[in-house]
Amino acid sequence: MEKILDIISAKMQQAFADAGYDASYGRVTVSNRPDLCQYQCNGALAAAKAYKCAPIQIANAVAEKLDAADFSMCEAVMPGFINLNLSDAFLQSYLEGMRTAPDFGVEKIGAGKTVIVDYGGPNVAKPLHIGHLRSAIIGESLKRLYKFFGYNAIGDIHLGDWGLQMGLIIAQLQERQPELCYFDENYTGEYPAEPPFTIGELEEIYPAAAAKKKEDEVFAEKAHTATYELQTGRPGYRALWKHIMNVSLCDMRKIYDHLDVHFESWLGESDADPYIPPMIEDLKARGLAVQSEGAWVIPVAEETDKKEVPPCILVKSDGSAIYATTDLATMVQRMEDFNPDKMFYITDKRQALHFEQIFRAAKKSGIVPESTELEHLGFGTMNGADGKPFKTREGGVMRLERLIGEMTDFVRAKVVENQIVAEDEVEATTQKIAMAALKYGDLSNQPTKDYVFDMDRFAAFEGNTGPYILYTIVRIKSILARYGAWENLPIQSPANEYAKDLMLSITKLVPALETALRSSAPNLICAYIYELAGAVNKFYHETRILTEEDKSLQAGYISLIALAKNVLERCIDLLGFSAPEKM
RNA sequence: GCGCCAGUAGCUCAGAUGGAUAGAGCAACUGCCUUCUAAGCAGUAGGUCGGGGGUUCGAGUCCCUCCUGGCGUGCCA
Repeated sequence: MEKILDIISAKMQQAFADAGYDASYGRVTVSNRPDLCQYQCNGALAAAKAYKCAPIQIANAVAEKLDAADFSMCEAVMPGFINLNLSDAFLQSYLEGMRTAPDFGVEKIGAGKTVIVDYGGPNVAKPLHIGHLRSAIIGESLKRLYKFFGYNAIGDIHLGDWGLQMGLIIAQLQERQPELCYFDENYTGEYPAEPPFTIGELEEIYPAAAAKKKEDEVFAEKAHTATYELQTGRPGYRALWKHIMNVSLCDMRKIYDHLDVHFESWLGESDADPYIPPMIEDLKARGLAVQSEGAWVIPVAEETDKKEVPPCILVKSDGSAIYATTDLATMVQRMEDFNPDKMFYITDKRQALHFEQIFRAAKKSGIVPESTELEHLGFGTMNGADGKPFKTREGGVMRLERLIGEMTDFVRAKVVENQIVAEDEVEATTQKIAMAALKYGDLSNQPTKDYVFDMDRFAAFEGNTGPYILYTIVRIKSILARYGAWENLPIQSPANEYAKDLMLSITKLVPALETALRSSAPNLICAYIYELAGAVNKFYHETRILTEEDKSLQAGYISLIALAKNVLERCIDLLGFSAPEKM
């Protein structure tokens, strides 16, 4: 479906041309003065300079050329704005088009294109903590948005399962249980099927090892050696690694499921391992990789750089692979498997330089062709109410499970207190509201900025919150359930000002989603549905629907709120949560 | 040192290609539930958009400079 702004802009551009001015001045925007008009064109102001005359003169001339039948109002006002209102008939037919078209008439601009969304990025053997929350939530939302626009979007969790951290765990295990067969180089039997540790033990081992590495050089050396040996295929270490993976992933899947975050692909750094040797060999052969300070690197500095860009390190001095190596090899793998049009990485913004480096290396080496876009969305830190990185009251890192648990407890108390849902529905309702509070609280902020996560504020959910959106949807659902069959009622001409405002809000859906996609900003979806929910609640407040005696008028109300509900539900699905029937 | 990002109401945040009177929510105060869920709606109050220059008919938005904070800056991820 053609967008309203495009339709009006075309008319406006024609009017500019008819009046003897360049058509390009005829761009129309949504009004920033809704009290005056719905749409506006500021082109006359810009044109005034080029044509050396008063802007109002141009505005008047253009307004005269516009076909008054298309608008309920079109006028030129000082100093040279052209203000427009849509006619009711236009609004009605446009919304009816949205109602009947698949996905509200959105143009599937991603049809036939593949995008790989790399998000999540948890490290194996480390508990998920709040640092993983943003990547999961933002990544899931953007992936869903890509799918909505028709892209073949593949979410890849990209596990951290191959770096020094694995060597640290192996080294630490060896210190504790040197008698295990995994450490015996002469062992030739089958390795046990049962892991030699529990998830609880595993989670405790890594921090202990990381701390030890800092103060114990001998241990650090052992960890580096273990990393190297794991990567070069030492059987005992590979067997141990599999145990670590199994135990850790089992736990990890539970939490991502709970968050309603789903990955199409559960590959990790280790899966790129087979691609590393040929890639390095090729890069060396072509002279792209050079030796520097004992390591093999790809220089990626460019003359236009304002800062010093260090080379991309391919092989460390000790011969093992590093982050950049596996990331590049993963690109090789993805090009082979999917030949994607885009690879999109969602990580902490502190990794910005790393991605700049590997993107340059990938393009320079031809690992990724020019036609494949590479984008890194670096999100900001989640801070506590004190403005510093979020911690537990005890000062430790907050585990994701605990964060979700605390939010859920808070919401459950509210649900029980309100007594609107039956006892056996309390839990399911609580889960939905808690997810909405958590995700909307995060996604309503610009992803690139740091933000303050204030549990009390999010859980209070008054005002601009996820639960407010859910509540709005639930109110509509309640009416629709009492009304009966509503699915095929056509949209009618706006019955009052509140209906008209609501209709105007609905027309802004597709532009809002397109901007969100283009700028990788789910917060724009939040801003949109907050406005839409406000319009719904005003309409709801001012209009008695179920008691309306004029059945035809009532049917119009119903079809309008039903469309609003469908839009809202579709949007929250893009944000990664859903609404209950009651709350 | 150099680089990147940020600074908007007491607090948390919006402000697309420069446009008309800088917007919400929370907190404060005031109204509205015998009528579709008050997790709602309506209203009051709260601002030299970090400071200072500049470009422009017009700057929160663009340029310069300074201040403050965060982050990054070759073998962690």
